[in-house]
Amino acid sequence: MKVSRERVAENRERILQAAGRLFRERGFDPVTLADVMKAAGLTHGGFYGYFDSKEDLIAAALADTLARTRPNIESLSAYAAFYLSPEHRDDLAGGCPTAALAAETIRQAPEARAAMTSSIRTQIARMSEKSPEKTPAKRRQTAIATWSAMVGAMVLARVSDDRELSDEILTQTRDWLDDVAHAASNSFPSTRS
Amino acid sequence: MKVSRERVAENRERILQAAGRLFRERGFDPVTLADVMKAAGLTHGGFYGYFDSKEDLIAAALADTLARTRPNIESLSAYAAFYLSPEHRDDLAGGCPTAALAAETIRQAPEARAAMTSSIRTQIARMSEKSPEKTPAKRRQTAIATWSAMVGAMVLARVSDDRELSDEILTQTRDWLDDVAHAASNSFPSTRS
DNA sequence: TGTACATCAGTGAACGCGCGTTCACTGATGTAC
DNA sequence: TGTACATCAGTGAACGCGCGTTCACTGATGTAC
Repeated sequence: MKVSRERVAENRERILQAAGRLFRERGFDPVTLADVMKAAGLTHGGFYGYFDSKEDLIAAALADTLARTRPNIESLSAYAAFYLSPEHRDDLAGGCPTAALAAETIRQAPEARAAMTSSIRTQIARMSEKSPEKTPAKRRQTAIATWSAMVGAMVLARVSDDRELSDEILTQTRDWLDDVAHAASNSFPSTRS
Repeated sequence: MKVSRERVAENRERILQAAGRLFRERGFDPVTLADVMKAAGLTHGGFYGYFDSKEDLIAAALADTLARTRPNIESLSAYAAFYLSPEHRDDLAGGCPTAALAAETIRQAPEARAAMTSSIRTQIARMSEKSPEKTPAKRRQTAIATWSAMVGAMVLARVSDDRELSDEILTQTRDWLDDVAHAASNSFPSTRS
């Protein structure tokens, strides 16, 4: 049965969002097109009216999910506290697509990698703006290293099957980032760089 | 044809090492048992003489590869310089199994997650020993945060399809870790923690 | 030390399931008059 | 504004390939005497 034009646009959004959640939760390979279409309230046969292939969907859903994830960064410290929370760790499907999918995207098609690269660039720029450092170069460096530590800590905390270790990774990384930012503003001028 | 006992032990090692490399390079799902057995110089039918299932192989190969990867950590700074090199970034199959597989291991069987958790624990302990901080708690915190930053930076550098950005992530994270370690030893006593 | 035979590691064909993809069909939409 | 009809989004069955897994068979190993 044909469906109105608005409904088509709405269905496309539903497919992208369902795919975005399922991919983050289970990874690209184990999620089937039938899973995605069912989660979007459709049957699997209709898929090819929206996308050319599963590969095409992966790139589109990744770009969509990354674009939708626009963090509100008050300060690097506040952002890290939110990011490195147990709630975020436990919300794979709704959490940061970079922490959930960047590693798998390394082996995906060029379009998917391009979407991830573009998001990393944007994220570094966003975080640089909020860095307390004095020079643009230092702000950018802090943004890169802080983002690396946040993503790395989230991955390590999620894979750890021991709750205590997992919590420790989150809180210690968060506290360390705080301490380091604090120390930077109090230190003697460094002899390096 | 039957084969000598030494040959059996040798074949098991070959299968584990071939699997370890293939998994790091392509991820768990896309690697087939036939791929692994072929890389080990055998035919796929023989697989079940060595392992119960693909899931069993994943856990065994992960444990084997993690155990084999015993980094020689002279200092955290020297280790980070080696780890965050373009050579390591470009050597997926032979590089750090944590950077290559931790994110995917989140969705694997409990045995695989247990192997990864145990490796994280060992790695934190190893790095703590080399931390320049004065108290054990501070040394452990530095190890956790530094390891997070290293793993995160490697994942972000590998997924970036722009060579310049990828190199920048590596060098800036490395330099930042150096600066921070340096600043810590020069700073006024911090008012925090 | 040599011979006969039981064992069993490895082979390669086959099985069966699941998944990406295709397609004939349905019936609501939306356009032409 | 109403009617007739062409369009086309969605359905669900079917296809075909690939992969994990099984199995009958082979022939070298290694043990018993």
